[in-house]
Amino acid sequence: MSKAATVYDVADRAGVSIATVSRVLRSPDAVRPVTRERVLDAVAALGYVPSGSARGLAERRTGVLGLYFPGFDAADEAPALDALSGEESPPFTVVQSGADDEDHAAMLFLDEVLRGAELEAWKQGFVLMVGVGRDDPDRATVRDMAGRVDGLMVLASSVPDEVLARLARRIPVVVLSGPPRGDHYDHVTVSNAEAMAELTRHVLAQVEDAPLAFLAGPTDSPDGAQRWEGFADAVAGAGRPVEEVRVVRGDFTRASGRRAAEELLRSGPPAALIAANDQMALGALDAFRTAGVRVPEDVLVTGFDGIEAAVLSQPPLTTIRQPMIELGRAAVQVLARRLEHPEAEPIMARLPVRILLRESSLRPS
Amino acid sequence: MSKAATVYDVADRAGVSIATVSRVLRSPDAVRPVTRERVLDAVAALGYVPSGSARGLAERRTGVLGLYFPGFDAADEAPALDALSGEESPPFTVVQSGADDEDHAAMLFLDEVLRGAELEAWKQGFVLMVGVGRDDPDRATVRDMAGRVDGLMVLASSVPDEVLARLARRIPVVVLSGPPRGDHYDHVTVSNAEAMAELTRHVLAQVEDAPLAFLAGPTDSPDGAQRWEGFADAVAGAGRPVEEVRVVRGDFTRASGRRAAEELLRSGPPAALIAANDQMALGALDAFRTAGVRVPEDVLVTGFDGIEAAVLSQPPLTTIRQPMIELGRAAVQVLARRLEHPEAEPIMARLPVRILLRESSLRPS
DNA sequence: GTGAAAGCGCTAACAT
DNA sequence: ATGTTAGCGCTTTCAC
Repeated sequence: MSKAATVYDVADRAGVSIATVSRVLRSPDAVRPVTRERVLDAVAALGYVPSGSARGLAERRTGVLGLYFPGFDAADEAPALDALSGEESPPFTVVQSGADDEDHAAMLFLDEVLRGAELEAWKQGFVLMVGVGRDDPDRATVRDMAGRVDGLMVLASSVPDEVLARLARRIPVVVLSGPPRGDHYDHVTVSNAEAMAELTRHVLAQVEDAPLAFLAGPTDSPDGAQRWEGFADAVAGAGRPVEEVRVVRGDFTRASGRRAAEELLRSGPPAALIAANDQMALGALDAFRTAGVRVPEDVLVTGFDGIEAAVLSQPPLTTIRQPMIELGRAAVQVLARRLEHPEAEPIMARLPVRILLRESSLRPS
Repeated sequence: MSKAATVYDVADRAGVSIATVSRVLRSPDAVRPVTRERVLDAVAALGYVPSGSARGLAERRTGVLGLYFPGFDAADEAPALDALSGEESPPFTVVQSGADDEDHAAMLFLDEVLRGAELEAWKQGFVLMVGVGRDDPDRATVRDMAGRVDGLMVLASSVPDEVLARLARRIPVVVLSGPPRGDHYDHVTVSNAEAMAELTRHVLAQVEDAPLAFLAGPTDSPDGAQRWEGFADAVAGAGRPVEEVRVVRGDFTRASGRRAAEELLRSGPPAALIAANDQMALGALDAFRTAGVRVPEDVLVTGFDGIEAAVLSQPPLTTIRQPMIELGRAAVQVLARRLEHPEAEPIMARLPVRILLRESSLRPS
């Protein structure tokens, strides 16, 4: 790290001009083989690595795509670790079978999207810049990123409209997931409402006219709203008045689902309970089990998200799974396309989801 | 995206010099409130976002940390997806319970390290740049990254020594995982050998003098070598000649573990089989089950890595789990420290691992 | 408190 | 085929 060699150093050492050095690196064929060799030797000898900043400035593009998240769910739980504190810690600890720190970090929404994005970015010859912006009232992080990348992918609802609009004046922005966001940005999302409608129809076909309940999410969640809409559409489409559906509300947590289900039970169980997410559905499953209400014999239950715990529950939970890896990939594709055609119409990609029919929604015949 | 405003545009509009604009953004207090407001108004009106390239060039630092991996294991399996192909695809597909595309993407080594790194980078005020370099003979990707970041984290064995040395001349490099790599770079790794030794002692205590077998990895794997060493140390330490251990070799795959175990069985099962990774251990479990050899009654089996499948196997597999999230975090910490003290001694952090004792290595008493 | 001007390291015309 | 030179957009002395 003596002092980072520059084009000038290389040029000097090779006895050529800086333009030639640049050429050797960018279009090697435009330079005579002997010269080229001399330059490459100098490059190697000096350990020259071009400055991305300088290159980016001159070229007016960076080759970097940004992916911005509102924040890690798991972040706050992380232990305060200090790897540099010294040698005092033992090289290992022994954990007995069954201890609960055997747990594996669950693959979060974010991890999967990131993986998809990284994969596709690699294919398209971009590098990915990842930013997380918790506790960031003035959105400094995302603005900072916006200055460094050729295009930005932003997870829906992580950035207020005004900020988004501002960033979009500098670089292409694609919004990931969530409901449409005006039609100024490219948007990659999933068919949540449609899938919820289909799932609802699947349930309706089994319960016919028996009473229905919906376990809703917080009122301010756009996702929750979309899911309700899909549900309501299907109900109305089946010729049933939406008003007669019993709606209980939770906050997407398992505990809230349990409470909501208990409330439901006080006036007798419905024939089916459609929940706005898996966590709440699992909570409801808990409550039903405690109350001696059988699923799926007495009541059908469905969730939404396709989290891992939903496969392992008793009974396994029917749910809808978003294609998160594909979401990340698609976002990069959209961005790459936009960079090539800046003036094209806004793109609106809608990815199919998978409805996973499992025991919790299949009434035994 | 009309044309990305610059400092000049802002300065013009606010009726000040570009120096003042810069000041407002960097040290707001150094400028009179009225002036500051005028500038901020202009910034807002123009949607000005500073260019990271220009800033990085002038400042000689980028605020970005790089994380480089050799490649995604899962990458090649990914379907060729084209999100832009149009509306033809249905909004959802229905999957019956038990179909095997219910599967969840497993959390890979990489995903966890990435998560830890991202978390810590955020804490330290850095943004993370992620690069993957499959099929990259001339290591263009990593060099490219090196030019854009203030410091680089490189997964062991993903980059040849010469390239590493070259990058290290430009920016601080920290090597992640794997065996020590000379003492020129900072290095964050885990106590694999020690943990393997301890695990071996745990097994030895149960089998006493009965015959032992080791299921080794490919000869060229540094990780495999470290694990063998830890094992051999413990065996020698127990006063048993290492030569009498039966060594069979696999390539870290489940199938190779199965074959190796079958080979072992031809000359009678050992009292314990220590495998160099989980996959092979699981393969061995398969083979033993097929042959009617009971685990742990007849033979004890252990793995290494702590992959998820190891908890779910029958019986659950004793293994050693690396703290991957912490690895990522520690790497960032080391890098941050290095950036502050460029001349400090190389740092060598060794993270503790967790030995997960499960049924496969616990002889019923 | 503010402005003028000199870089930061590179690319890309334009000359030769 | 190679060199000269003018930016790219920003930060930072150094004057005023």
